[in-house]
Amino acid sequence: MIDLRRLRDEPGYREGIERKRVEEGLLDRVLAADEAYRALLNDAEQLRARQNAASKEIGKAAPDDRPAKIAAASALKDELAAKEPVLAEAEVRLRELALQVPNPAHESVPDGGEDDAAVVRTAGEPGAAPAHDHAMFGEQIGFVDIEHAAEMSGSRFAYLMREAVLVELALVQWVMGKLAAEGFTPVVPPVLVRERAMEEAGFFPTDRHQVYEVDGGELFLVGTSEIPLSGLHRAEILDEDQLPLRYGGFSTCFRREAGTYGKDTRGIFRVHQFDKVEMFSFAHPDRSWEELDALVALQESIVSGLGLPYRVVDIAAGDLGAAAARKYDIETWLPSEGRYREVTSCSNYTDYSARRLATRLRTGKSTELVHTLNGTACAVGRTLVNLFEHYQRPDGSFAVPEVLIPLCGFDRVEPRPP
RNA sequence: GGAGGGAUGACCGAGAGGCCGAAGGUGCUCGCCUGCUAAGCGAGUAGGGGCCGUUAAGGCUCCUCGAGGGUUCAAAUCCCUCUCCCUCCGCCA
Repeated sequence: MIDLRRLRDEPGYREGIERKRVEEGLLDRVLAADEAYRALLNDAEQLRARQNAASKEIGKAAPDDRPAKIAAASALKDELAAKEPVLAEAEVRLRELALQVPNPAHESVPDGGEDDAAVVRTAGEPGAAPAHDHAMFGEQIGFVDIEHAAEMSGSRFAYLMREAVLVELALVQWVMGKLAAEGFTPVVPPVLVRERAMEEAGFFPTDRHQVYEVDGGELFLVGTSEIPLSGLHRAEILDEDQLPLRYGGFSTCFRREAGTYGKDTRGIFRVHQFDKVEMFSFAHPDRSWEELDALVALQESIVSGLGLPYRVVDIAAGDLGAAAARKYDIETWLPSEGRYREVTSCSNYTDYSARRLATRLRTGKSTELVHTLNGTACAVGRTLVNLFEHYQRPDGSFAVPEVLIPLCGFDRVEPRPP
């Protein structure tokens, strides 16, 4: 949810929204609805003030005066009753329109859409394609079974098996350890949430079609632990000096992947269910851009710790989505495809989602909305895809990344006989 | 799944139709005082919206006592629905 006051007062705020390519005329309709609502609000409030005053007098009045005063208050009540539905309607209309407005892009974000992300930096050497792509390798060595998963659950599901499971556990533990060292509180959150949680986190109504519904629509499977993590300080006022409050959530994530038919059909690159360690930070509004840099730095240390060549890209305004004011993706070099593919994402939502969550901080004698940020620490599926390609050996074996060896307890996995 | 009890400000806790956005306490902030500490004394201390005001200090006003509806001139207080928490019984990884 955006700040309506800033929309009408600050030209720069409006420009940031327009750079996200919003529907023509939407902002003007929002402003008109806002103005209409405020006019009606003032009207109704004045009347309500008179009615309140009239009521109060009745309590103090002598018994003889009461009937007349009650009649007067009654009349005001009727008048108010006529105006209230109109006001309520205007409020609903304003809200519906306002919810469609995205968070303004930060001024330094590049213009454009999907293809206009700016490469911020590149690290590591892109290598040549391995003997097998991740999907074939995963199957051959017995780490991934897609065939039986398809029978059980349909396409885009997988059994992760054998040593790959231990590698996942090692990965998660290694990443969690890194986060804990940076002050993140480890969390295993609920993955089933109510509709309200989806709305407040900003996923509904826009992304509803991407989400699995459970229990007759009472509960929804989260596509990322960002959702339950964001609610950890719902309707709270935090102390300035406890920020940033950082959480590292580990959970399974569920995504319908609607509209991706035929895309990334190999292996476990894009599946309906995967595990992920997610970072979430409640930051001081004056320091959220530093926090974004800190989260990205952590992501880089994870990717580079695994020895993966990568680059950091600054997502263009038109591709940011509704909530992010700025977003960096880390893309790793996927040799079989000969290109960089997204493994992590990191966004500053500024106050956009905090406004709906009502998560604030105390600043002196008043309060302010916090800024929320979130970023992938480790999407296990995609990370394994990368490891399958970069750590397969010509003899068909798999070498465990250095940092994971102590946590796995083995350093290589032999190929399986055909 | 069955039977009860409850939800009030940062926290504890009163309040049972008008004088209640809310007693009292704890905590916190500021000031005073005792050579330090503890104690003591005084003052302050909910959030959100709108309007006025120099984007100030401040003022006016509306809303909020778990959420949403209702009754009433008037609701923290009465009625209905929902959510959550607790106790007991059953079941259970």
